[in-house]
Amino acid sequence: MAQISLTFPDGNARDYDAGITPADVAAEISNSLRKKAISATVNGQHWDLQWPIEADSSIAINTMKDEEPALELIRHDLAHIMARAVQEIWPDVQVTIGPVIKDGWYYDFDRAEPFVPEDLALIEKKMKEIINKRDEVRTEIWERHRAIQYYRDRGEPYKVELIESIPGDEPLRMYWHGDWQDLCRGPHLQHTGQVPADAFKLMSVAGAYWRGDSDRAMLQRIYGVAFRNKEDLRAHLNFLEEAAKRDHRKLGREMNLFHFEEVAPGSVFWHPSGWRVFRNLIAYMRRRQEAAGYIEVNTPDIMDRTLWETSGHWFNYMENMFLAQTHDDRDYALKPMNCPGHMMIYNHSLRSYRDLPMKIAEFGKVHRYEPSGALHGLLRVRSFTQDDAHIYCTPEQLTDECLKVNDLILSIYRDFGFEDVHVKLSTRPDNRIGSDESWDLSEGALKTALDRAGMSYTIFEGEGAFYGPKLEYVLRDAIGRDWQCGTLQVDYNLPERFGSTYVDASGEKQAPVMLHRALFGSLERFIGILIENWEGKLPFWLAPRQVAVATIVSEADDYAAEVVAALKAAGVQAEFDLRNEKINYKVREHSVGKVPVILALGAREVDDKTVTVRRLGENKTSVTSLDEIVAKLAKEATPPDLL
RNA sequence: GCUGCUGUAGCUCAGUGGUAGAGCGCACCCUUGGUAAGGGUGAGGUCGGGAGUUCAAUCCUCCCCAGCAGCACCA
Repeated sequence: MAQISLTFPDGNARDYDAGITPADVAAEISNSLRKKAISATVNGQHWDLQWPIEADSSIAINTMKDEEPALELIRHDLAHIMARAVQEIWPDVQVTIGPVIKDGWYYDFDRAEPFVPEDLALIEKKMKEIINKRDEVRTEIWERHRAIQYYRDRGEPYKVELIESIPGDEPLRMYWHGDWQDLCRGPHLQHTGQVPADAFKLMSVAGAYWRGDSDRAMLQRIYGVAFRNKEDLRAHLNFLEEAAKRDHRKLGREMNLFHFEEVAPGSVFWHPSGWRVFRNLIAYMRRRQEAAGYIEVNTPDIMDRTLWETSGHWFNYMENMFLAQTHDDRDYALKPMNCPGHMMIYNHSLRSYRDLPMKIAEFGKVHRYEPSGALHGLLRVRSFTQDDAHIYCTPEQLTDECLKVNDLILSIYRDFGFEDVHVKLSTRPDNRIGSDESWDLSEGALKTALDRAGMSYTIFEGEGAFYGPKLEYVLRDAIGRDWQCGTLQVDYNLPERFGSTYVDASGEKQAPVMLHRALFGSLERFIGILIENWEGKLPFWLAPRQVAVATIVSEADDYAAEVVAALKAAGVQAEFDLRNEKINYKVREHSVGKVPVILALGAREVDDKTVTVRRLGENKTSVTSLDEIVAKLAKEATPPDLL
């Protein structure tokens, strides 16, 4: 028998018969390792203990201490165990696929009856029984026709389709958890008892399309989460609770920022406090853009069909557009994007190369008819305000301008406390306009700019806008969630469609290149993200209500007016609370409202011309003079770009 | 848009085939109280909209609208 050499993590190598399995290797090392082993890593590849090794390799035996393989196996085996449990309870259910995802797994089933939440407990119980049985996991390689026949006989058409769609002719791997069989790449654990029975939980059931295709059947998906031990599971459930506490829809109500109405689904009614945050953001961005050489304009919300035909939206974006009816016979549309309006401004004058780059900005409100199921608080709405700008430049200036936008975005995110930013580059989609050459140039410019800025990025093939490729800036919030905000897109097409030109140094007309960019993206969404990131406790300079001056006794009313006036004169949002309520009550109410500073005034403060300061989230107070606190809060109220 | 669930007072939610309840909030009264809910009284509801079944519908059925979770889509 041929010999092969296996090299262990410590560098030692040993010879074995070819075809030896990691299970045998582990058993030879020690009996306890044989029992503890969950899988192997062979030449960097995750390897089932049952799979033979035929050539010289590096090998490491994995146990539950090895986090990555352990979680992968636990979750993957649970997917199979759940599918088995479901079929044991309801034999008529058809199984489809069940992959591992972040924090857990899901499995998609086809069943006439919908699963109800109470079913989850039933399934969980059955799963625990299967785990306790410590059923052996085994694997075989089958010829494809045998596998197809097997699933045909069992009445599992989804599996048949799955196998038929696997390219090539290579045989397929089958796995058994006890008697229950599934088509699977593996690897898996040794037996079901290796899955920690107390570290998983079925979370929810929801619809999902077969193969992610909205034209195909709707299946029922059951989600589960799983970890190596129950402490990790508990930590994860705590994280979910923490995230729910930050829900901007709940905080928006508690802080009285905005609301929605049935008559305008997906459109925000901003209350005074919410609108103040909105105004703070616009004021900030306006200063930053003016400093960066942008000029601000404003363009119409409703424009004629012919404009949208020229821009391509009428044919490429119709599904998402609101049309406006009038008594005349013209077709109008509400703008879903600001670019065509800016084209009209650019084209209104003859432009010189000396005017370029020309940066036209607008806080434009756009309307998009989003699918009803997509709407989600402020994060996904049907009308929203973009901090939009279009940069017209020469092809030579393109990369430099991309870099400048990149720098500006990162600098602005830092001002809002977002340091962890990564970039997605989306390339040409199937549904697109423009030549392949112009797409080559656009995609190249974005890549070059990213490389020169030293940014790491992920490429998403075919996900660009119909007129050009795009960069999307994704920032990570305080509890590790990712949010997409800013975007930067290169566009050779719109200038061409609108016949835009500039006169070059030799008097010839040339076509400019255009950049679309938005840094907050949508003001609405950005505010939603800020609320969730800060759990409503916005930085002082952004907070809509900055100081509540609360009296303890009515003798302090006049002094409270004086304090509020002094704060307002210093540019601080102060309000008084003279109500006939106890200070406990006032503190509670303003804390729930996320007011960052409460100044309490009683007889002592009136006499001494002081205030007692209580900061949101702290339960200790401090006494300072009125002058001192006014100066201090005035400084805190200053936006970061003005410090 | 698709699957499932939900819609009762401003908010959070009970409840019933015979036209409704709690807590909070709101108004008024008492209370002037030192850092997360002081006490009392009272006013609020076409029970999401429309049709049907029924002697009778907030409750049962159907259609629509909106919201929630996931999918699909996306800033």
